[in-house]
Amino acid sequence: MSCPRQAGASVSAMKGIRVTSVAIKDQVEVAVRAALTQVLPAELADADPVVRRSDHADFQANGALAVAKDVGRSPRSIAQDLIVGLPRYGAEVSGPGFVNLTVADDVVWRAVACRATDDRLGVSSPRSGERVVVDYSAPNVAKQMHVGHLRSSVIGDALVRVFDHLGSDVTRQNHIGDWGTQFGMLIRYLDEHPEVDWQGQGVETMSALDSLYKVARTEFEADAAFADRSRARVIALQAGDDRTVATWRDLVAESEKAFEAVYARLGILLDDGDFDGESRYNRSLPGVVDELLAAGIASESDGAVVAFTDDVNGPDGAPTPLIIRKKDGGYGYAATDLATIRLRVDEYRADRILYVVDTRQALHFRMVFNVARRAGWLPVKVHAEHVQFGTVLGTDGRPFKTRAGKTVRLADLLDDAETAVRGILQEREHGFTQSEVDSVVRAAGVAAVKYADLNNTRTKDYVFDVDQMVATTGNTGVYLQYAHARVCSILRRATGDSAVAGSDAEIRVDETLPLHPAERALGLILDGFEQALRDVTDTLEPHRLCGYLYDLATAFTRFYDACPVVKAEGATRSNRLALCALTERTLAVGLDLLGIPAPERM
RNA sequence: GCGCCUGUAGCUCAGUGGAUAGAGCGUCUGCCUCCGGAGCAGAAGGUCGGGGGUUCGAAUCCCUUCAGGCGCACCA
Repeated sequence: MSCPRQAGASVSAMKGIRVTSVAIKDQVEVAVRAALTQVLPAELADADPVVRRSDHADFQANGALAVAKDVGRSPRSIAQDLIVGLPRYGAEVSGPGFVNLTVADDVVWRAVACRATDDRLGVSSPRSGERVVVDYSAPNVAKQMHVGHLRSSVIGDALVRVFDHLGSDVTRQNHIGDWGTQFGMLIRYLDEHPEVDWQGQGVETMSALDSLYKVARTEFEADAAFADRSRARVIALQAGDDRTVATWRDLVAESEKAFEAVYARLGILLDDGDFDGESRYNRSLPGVVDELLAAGIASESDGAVVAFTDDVNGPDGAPTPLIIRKKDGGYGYAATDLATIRLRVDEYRADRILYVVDTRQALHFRMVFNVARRAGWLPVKVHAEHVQFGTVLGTDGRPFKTRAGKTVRLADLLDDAETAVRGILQEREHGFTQSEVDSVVRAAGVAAVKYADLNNTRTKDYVFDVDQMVATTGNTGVYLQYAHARVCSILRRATGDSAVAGSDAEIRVDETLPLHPAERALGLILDGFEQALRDVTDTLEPHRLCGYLYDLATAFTRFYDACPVVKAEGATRSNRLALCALTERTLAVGLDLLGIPAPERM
């Protein structure tokens, strides 16, 4: 058996990057491109063959239609000539000049065999050599993670995983809010109320801190003297006063512990090595201001240091400034955002910086990137992108809040999803022990919440509807987990193994066997895995991968409905087992790249 | 006022120049001697917000208009 990747078949992909590919679609594209050069005059020979999946055949090539005008011939006659050069693809002209292409059965089987026996399922590393910094999650010290942190954490993590899988060198950065005037207030309050016991209470620590914050805030607003004492504490903190800094460190450490617990539960990769708090940039902020002033990019206005950007105006028609230093001398977050860009470009050597942040900050990032470009901190070859996402809404269509109008904690969201999953599980027959039930509930709860978030166009708002997201039918994370568990069940039955993952069940594919239509459909979808991952990095839309996995799961259910596996015999059986094994791994890897676990039983 | 995002089946949403616009939920009809029915096969349901334009071809690109959401000086 010869696999295209081992054989080194090379096709040119987008933007002139050379890649090797197992993908049937790439092979077809190479063939059509070659046929086109035979048909077209030399100056048009590199025309795009426009190869797409088709409802009328395995693929269709629309290139003849696209170039007809330039060649001065009818698209049909070009297509007629084109099919002469494509004898292996059962090429037929259809309609105004479409060329329908059918792949030979052995080509599909070979692709299945190559992927099933490859550690990476035939997925190449087209992004190797690229350095990507992803800024996401960004909770605030002394406050609990809430629904507002969900999308950034979940989307950012999925992007990190997919970029990494395609070969990018990814740096995760969790830009936590660990600095600012609110800490003076909080520290002062703790000073004055030594009786308050908040540390070392596990999950309760954060809720204790959260309410402390609110009490302190109330006092800050009501009591001018306390406000003054708090401001003194801010100055002490900035000056590095030992006792103040010690309390601040405690606050940060306890908060980070709590964040990590949430990440562990949600299956987010972020850990203690990824914290990149605002405090880290504190010392470089005066330099940011000085350089911008010296360069004439920033100027003083109403006592603040600001920079203006063309085309950004307020309601009164006056230009809107980016506020870099406030008139009280404090720094706005524009200053830290600018400082992070310098670090990420100069030290991390980023080629691409992704900010996974709420869509409401679009204007802010537009101005920050603009200023950074003008200051020379963000070279043109470095791409900085605001990966914006919409708001999580409640079932009333308003931004998601509790009935009392308070923000919803992330932990409560997961609890709700788990409760709903548990309810569904109770209604079904299953032979699970209590601890198995618990583990299924945890996996499915995470899948429900994360998949619901990832599975729609990123920039749109979406409604957080627990009943819909834990549904076991339709395009949900739970359904995909079930489909995966189902494949595992078939593999267990066939091989007699109790476990599926890591089993070395031999993959044997007889490429001479005829393909059942359901096998063909499944094989071709399996072949598109890498393309789905590329779609994610090209569009920064993880829902492309969700859609792919759902298509894969439905193709698989059709396949096993039509094609007996365990009961089949001989080569038919082993070929079908190879399809099952490849489907199992593709679903598991795909879900993992979304940050969703894939249990073998559920 | 300006800017950004969104408008596709009853509902929730895919579809960033190709043939008859697709899924799921819900509704209706079949299929359990069959590897887990959390399934499969089929039916019904659409002026792709409206109007112009570009193109051999537009849900997709451009212009315009309507509707909704969000943002536009010191909170991050």
